[in-house]
Amino acid sequence: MDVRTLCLGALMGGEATGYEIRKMFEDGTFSHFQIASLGSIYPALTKLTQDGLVTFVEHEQENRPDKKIYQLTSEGRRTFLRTLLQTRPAEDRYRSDILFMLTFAEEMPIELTEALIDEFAARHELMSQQIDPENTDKPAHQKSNARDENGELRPGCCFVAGLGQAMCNATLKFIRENKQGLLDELKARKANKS
Amino acid sequence: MDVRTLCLGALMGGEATGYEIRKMFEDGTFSHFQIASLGSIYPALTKLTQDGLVTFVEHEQENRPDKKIYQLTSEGRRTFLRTLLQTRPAEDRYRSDILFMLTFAEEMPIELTEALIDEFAARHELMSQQIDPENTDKPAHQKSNARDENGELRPGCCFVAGLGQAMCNATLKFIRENKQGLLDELKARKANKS
DNA sequence: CTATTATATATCAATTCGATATAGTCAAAT
DNA sequence: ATTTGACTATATCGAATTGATATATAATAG
Repeated sequence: MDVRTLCLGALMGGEATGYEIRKMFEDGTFSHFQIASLGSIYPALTKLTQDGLVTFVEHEQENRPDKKIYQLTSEGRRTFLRTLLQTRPAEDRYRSDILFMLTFAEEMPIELTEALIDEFAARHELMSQQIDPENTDKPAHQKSNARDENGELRPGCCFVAGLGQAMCNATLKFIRENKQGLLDELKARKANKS
Repeated sequence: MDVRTLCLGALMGGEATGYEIRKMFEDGTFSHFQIASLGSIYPALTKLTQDGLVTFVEHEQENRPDKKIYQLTSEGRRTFLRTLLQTRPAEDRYRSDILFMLTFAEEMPIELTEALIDEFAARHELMSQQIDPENTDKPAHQKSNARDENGELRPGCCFVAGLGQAMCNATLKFIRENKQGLLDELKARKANKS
């Protein structure tokens, strides 16, 4: 799925600026399973405008750069729905420098191994909070695609959020149960060698 | 982490061809948490050769294209270990078209929703098998970085593989427990609307 | 008998990332 | 008192990466 399609999907929940779309992928509804950078979102919105799939209204702001608030056209909405029906989803891909590095735990000082595991856990703890669509700690201004017009949580979003949280919890549980064992084994190996 | 570093890491487990390195990321040891395509691996190996971090021996083969078997130089080994100590790991990123699409479950036919969930489950089932470093179903020729010179499973790899499997299992469990509930709710909503 | 899969390298256009520029507000730490 | 860093907001661009394609052959499956 290219960034253009992702932008259309982001706008299915209502109007938004390019900056807000990025936030949906950075912190918001889509944060744990899709990514898109500003450097790809802005050109995508420009292209979509040219193709008539979105329109924007420029809002002048005092003492601030202008805001362009984008919105789907009916053509854009149709295109997105058609894409949903026709696209074969690409393979999932998970990319983690930390896990890659941990693979080489034997070659690093034990403190680094422990620090990497702790950071991995901390990131997942944070993610678990961000995922929760019912979490009210989040700043109120944040756009959420998780609710429909009536303010009800959309079932698809609920399911996906629940899945994300289950993955986070499994990760955290595994670390709680296996971190010390790994560190002990690494220590034993080091002692053996010398 | 750029592809050059990933290649150095892949070669820490011993010599390999570019094709074999890709397999480590596609099917093998690193498959569930890193990716690299051939289009990036070959140029990376060329660059690493120029920089003196790897060397290769060309093996002529009958009726087959020549093989270039790459190997770390001591300089390459040192560089990789230094990188391990110095690199701040980038944020993890998980990318899933299926989860993105499922977010819009309300907008699609229920059969598609179900098919997407089933495919998601099937992929994770497969992944779970691929991850297991003790799985002996795998073709014997496949390079595995998971074992050291003595044929013992390396603790870092074990930990990372276990974590991957825990994530897969959590995913599969969540689907078993929540798939029907989602489908039922979607059906109820559709009935309500019409 | 044909299609697909696997081994193996290589190239390249299109896409995407990541960093940077611009520009102003606001809060917090020095 | 002021500088540093974080947040809102758009835009651009070089560099990295993907994904597709080309080349060549063997083996396996349908």
